[in-house]
Amino acid sequence: MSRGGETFFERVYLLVRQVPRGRVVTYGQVARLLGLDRGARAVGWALRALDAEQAHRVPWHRVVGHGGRVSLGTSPAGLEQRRRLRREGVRFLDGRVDLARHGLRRAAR
DNA sequence: GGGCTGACTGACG
DNA sequence: ACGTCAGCCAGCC
Repeated sequence: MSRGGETFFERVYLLVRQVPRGRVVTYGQVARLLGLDRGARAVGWALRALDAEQAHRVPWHRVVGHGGRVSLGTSPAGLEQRRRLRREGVRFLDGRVDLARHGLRRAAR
């Protein structure tokens, strides 16, 4: 489905590109912002479809799972995601992003 | 149109 | 707190 002549995937990319450095959003949040309360899975699908070039302009690493969990886990991509987030000053609590500080609806200190 | 897949989620045990 | 199970969704056969 598409609105404004763009696919859901493209809308996901446009929204994720607006996530500022040091801030993160969850798949569910992205889906909700796009009008799909339960489209979190589709959001993950969209990010997975990113090719190298797109990944360069879309801050995919700022999208995490519910509760600040890194969905990619221990995979190479998962480790890189954590590395990038840390480099932006994102704090982790027991392996999970501290959403209280970096999540949506909350200004980072 | 029908079935499968996956960077998700919330509910259970 | 952790593993499983079952819905949910868009895109691709």
